[in-house]
Amino acid sequence: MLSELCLPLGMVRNDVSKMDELIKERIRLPKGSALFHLGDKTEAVYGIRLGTIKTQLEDASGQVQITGFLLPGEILGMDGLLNNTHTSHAIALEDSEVCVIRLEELDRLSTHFPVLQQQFRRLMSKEINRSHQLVMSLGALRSEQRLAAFLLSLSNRLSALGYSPNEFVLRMSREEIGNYLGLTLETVSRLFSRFAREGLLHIHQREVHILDMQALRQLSGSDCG
Amino acid sequence: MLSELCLPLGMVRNDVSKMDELIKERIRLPKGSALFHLGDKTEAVYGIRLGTIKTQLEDASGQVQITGFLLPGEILGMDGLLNNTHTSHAIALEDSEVCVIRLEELDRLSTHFPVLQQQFRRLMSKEINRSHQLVMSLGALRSEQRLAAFLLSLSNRLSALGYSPNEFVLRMSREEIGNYLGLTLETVSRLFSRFAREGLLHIHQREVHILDMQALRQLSGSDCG
DNA sequence: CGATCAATTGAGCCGTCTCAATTTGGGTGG
DNA sequence: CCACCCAAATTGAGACGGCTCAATTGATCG
Repeated sequence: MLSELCLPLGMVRNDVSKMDELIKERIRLPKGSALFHLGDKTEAVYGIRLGTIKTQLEDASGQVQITGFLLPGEILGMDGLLNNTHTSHAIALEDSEVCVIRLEELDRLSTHFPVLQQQFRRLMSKEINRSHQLVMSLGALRSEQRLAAFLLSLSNRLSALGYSPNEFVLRMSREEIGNYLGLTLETVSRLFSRFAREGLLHIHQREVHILDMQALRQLSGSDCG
Repeated sequence: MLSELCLPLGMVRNDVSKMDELIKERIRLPKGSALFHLGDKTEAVYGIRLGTIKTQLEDASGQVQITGFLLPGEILGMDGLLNNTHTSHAIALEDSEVCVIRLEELDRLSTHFPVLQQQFRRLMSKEINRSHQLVMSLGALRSEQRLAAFLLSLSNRLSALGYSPNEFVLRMSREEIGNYLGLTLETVSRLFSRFAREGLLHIHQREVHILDMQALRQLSGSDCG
């Protein structure tokens, strides 16, 4: 059952039982601590069991770009499989816990259970799609649409984890949201205020209550129109 | 040797010889034709042998976002591995040719040659990193930096293929570049004109001559400073 | 209960977009 | 071969969205 949180996609019971071999190790991450840094050797990928973790790139000039806010059941570290070196930082936004999927274990087990590698391919494809969606958001949407889409994505994913889709707590600051969405923290703050003024949601600090999900969807552009 | 163009990353001779089994089929793509469309069933991924192919997302409202311009040796279609359904369109920008890597073949051979799946993981990781770089460009760079980074990326990849890093022909329109970089075609055109005025490059329609690569690098922000 | 950091809000500026006119180039048919 | 046509690219003027800088308020945590 723990495995389900770490490789949750359509696993067959039979396989899951074998999978426990794969995941022996867990790591607790206090808020603010790093799971890995840019340049670290990649010996494993990680499935989030608990908490929220951000991943961010950093270029030669120190410029930072957040590429994801990952929730329980999601995988991180796959950007490091190209050269066995992580190309991003992974930092816990709250006290978190991950399970460790060692690559050599993955390879060893994959030869016995071919379904495992197909499973893993799907997880990597999911990350590609996630990133492409972010590109779409950054490249094609205006600020209000980006924030609406961001909130809807969070809502959907939290809902899938059994939490309320309408009420949740943002684990990241305005600055982090802004960085992720290619906006300034002031713009994010103003947009929250405006959404609240227009009756789309209530927001108090990091507590969000979505009042009009349909209007958010229309705004985000995911609806036809 | 053909295989090298399709799975070019650090393959051992021994494996390559077995790989020819994997790549039996080729597809010729006239300029403007699609290799696959959003919603198509994914039964293969494709390695470009010749030409240039763009991949683009399209949302419910018809909004399009180009996520990549792929050159020979690069792989496309990996966004479809999540649900065996393509999530993007792939369209040839010039007469092109791809080799077909069938997934069932890949799975069959992977069980006999474990190195193959590691190889494939690397290719998927490369796509993740490529997309993350684009996110960084869209989220953190200003227009001139985006275009500079775009030109440098093209130059580097063409150079790796044996072409001149300083002189090349853009296979995409201003509008396509703009869409890819989150800018309008007018902004792209103005930037080219400005770069030319400042002596960074010559541009005549789609022919580019880079005159000051170092200045472009500094501009793109990939240099420290 | 201060100290500090996060968030809000305002004013003004700058970069990019929009809308429009013009030029250039390539392709086609007379 | 030239004339025409259409698509692509260039360039300009003006509007607007998001950024910058700055001040203020509101949380959180020793």
